[in-house]
Amino acid sequence: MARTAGRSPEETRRVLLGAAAEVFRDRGVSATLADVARGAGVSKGGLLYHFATKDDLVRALVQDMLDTFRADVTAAVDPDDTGPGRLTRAYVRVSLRAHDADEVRETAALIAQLAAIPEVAALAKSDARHWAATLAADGLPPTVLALVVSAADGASFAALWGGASHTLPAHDLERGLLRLTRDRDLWALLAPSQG
Amino acid sequence: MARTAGRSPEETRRVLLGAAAEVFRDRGVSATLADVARGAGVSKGGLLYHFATKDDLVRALVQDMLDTFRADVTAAVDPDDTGPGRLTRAYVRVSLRAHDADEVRETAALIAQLAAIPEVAALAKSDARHWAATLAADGLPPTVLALVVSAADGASFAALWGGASHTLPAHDLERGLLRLTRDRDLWALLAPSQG
DNA sequence: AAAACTGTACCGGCTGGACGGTATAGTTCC
DNA sequence: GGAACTATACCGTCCAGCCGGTACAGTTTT
Repeated sequence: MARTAGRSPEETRRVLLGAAAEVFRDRGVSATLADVARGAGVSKGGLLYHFATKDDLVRALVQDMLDTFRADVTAAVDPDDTGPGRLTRAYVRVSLRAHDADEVRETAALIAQLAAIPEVAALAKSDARHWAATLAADGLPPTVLALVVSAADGASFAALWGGASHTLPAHDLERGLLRLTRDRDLWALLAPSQG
Repeated sequence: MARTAGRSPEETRRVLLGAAAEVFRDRGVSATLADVARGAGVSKGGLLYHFATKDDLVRALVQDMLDTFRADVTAAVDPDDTGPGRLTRAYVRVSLRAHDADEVRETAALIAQLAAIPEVAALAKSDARHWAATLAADGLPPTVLALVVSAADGASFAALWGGASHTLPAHDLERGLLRLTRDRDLWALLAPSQG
């Protein structure tokens, strides 16, 4: 009974975060520390060794999810894609791909649940601001950008309560959004100056 | 100590739901029944007379919000608008108008928080399915519909953590979305058969 | 018409259990 | 030897739900 067979502290931390994500997603944030610990195959004491407080755990979890999403998007940027909107396209791809993979769905559900915790809300808000600034520099017209990003966000969130809320396959929606980021005829038709 | 001066039970129920919405929005679902009761100017016992259980209260609240949103959309349908997409346009208007008015924002925050409660998730899911079916019969091409509705949902949700996540004013986004529901040139450019 | 009764709408104190956190003693790996 | 745990016991707090009452509005009885 000690350091669980050859697992590094860093690994344990990650296992704990993973278990927290799963347990909180399934049973809500009100789930017990004991539950999380059990889910990770770690004792409650062990959990509290790594995260001194439940708030600590929650904060770390949210930060980790935010970071993971950002890293995913950065990694999803197509190196051959040099036109305006390349980051936005990566954002769309990750959002809708993850939507299928139940990945950002967890993030969404959790962040939403946790938005009530002021400190967590602050984290998310600062992250959102950062995204807004980054995406604004991506070369798309503001209307197009807002439309595409809102739709990507909305599609991710739909999974939260709808499952398959709209009957259109995510893949088709993704194609439509990507086309919106590329087709300048569409941009023109959406420009505010238009009728 | 009796029936609070001239207030009907129905009124009390509504006051309680209103207080629950406010308190849960501000302090999360983990807020106390006593807090909700205090917010409504009712004793905890009185609250529990109307809603036998905290889950009961939550369920009733979510259902009420869902119903309210649906009623708002129905009421927002423009009688002079007879073209395809008229319901979708009402949906967009309510979503983004409420987004300004912090109205659907509450709904979103709450439903999101409550999505972890299976029974509530079921309510929301069934509601989402109903919306999908209703909107599908609105006469818009599937891709356009999915894009517009996703964007409207996403914009509502953005308020959850971002506040003003994208710098575009909601009004401009609304105009873009409404144009998308009307302009057949845009439909053509977004049609799946296209490049 | 007044007394007796009944049901509804509430009040507010209480409690039992759950949960976060602490403490401590022991164990195993680096 | 110290970091990284396990296991267990315990404490204090907080809160949902229960319960015994109370006040009023009707309804029925006399």
